Amino acid sequence: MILDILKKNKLSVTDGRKRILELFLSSDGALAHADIEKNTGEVFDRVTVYRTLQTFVEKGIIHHIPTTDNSILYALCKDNCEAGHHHDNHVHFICDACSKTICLEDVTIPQVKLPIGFSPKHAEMIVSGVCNDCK
Amino acid sequence: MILDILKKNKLSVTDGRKRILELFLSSDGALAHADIEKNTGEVFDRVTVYRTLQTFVEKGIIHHIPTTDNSILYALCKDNCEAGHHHDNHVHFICDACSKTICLEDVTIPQVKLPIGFSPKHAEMIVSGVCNDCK
DNA sequence: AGGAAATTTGCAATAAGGTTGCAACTGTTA
DNA sequence: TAACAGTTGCAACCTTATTGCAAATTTCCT
Repeated sequence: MILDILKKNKLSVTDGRKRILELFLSSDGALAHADIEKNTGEVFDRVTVYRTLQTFVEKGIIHHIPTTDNSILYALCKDNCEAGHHHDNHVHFICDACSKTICLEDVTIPQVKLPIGFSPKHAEMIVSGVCNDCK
Repeated sequence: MILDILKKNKLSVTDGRKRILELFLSSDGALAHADIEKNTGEVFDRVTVYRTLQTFVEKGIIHHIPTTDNSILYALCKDNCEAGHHHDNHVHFICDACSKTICLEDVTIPQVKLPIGFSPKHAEMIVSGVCNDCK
């Protein structure tokens, strides 16, 4: 599984990449950069974490999720990952209780009618509230 | 106008606050923290800018806009401002050409149907593409 | 208007977050 | 397994953000 993803994207299989991918695969939500560093920082250098995440984003293995504060969230979304390319047209949910961020893969972002002169190309949507675990 | 806003929010009227509010009022889009600092940095201390923006957010004069990178965008939205309280339920548009961020006050965020167990409380939506100036 | 109280500002120091160059090391390929 | 390409760790550095405190400004009250 992990090897498949790396190989499919023509990336060398290294301990760091395996570890970080594993982290994403075993997590049910999005991960903040800080989380990832916390979980790998004792084994890998800060710089390696930065570069690994950057590589994964470039290859389309993970993607950014917009946030209101200045933190960066990354998520690996199962279907995109399987397909090897990104759709990224699903809604993200942030739970106010457990503060996890979850990809709602089945909820697609609705189209909106923009004022005249605006042409849309991409849309992001973040809904916050209470998730099904905390309910 | 500027004084009204400050007084309505029970804030002392200081040069820094006037200047930054003026910046927002005269700008047609959202401002990044860096923009604001660039436009006031020679007159006011960095720290003052941080604290002023923080105060404005707390008072509901300006609000954050989510971004995918780790920059922070602030916007003052006219209707909210006039009303003295935030609705914040409008779509934000980022132009790929001029990279301005614009509040589309007339475009409200549509409701989406979430999976069972999720209860929504707030939603954000960012659409990117080409704006009416660049078209 | 004048002065006390409260708030705000600037400075300095510090912390946190992110980037770069380079040498050493690991993974890949034939 | 040797050679090459790609990756990592280190150190240094830069940018961005936060805190405490004294000085300055604003507000409020008479």
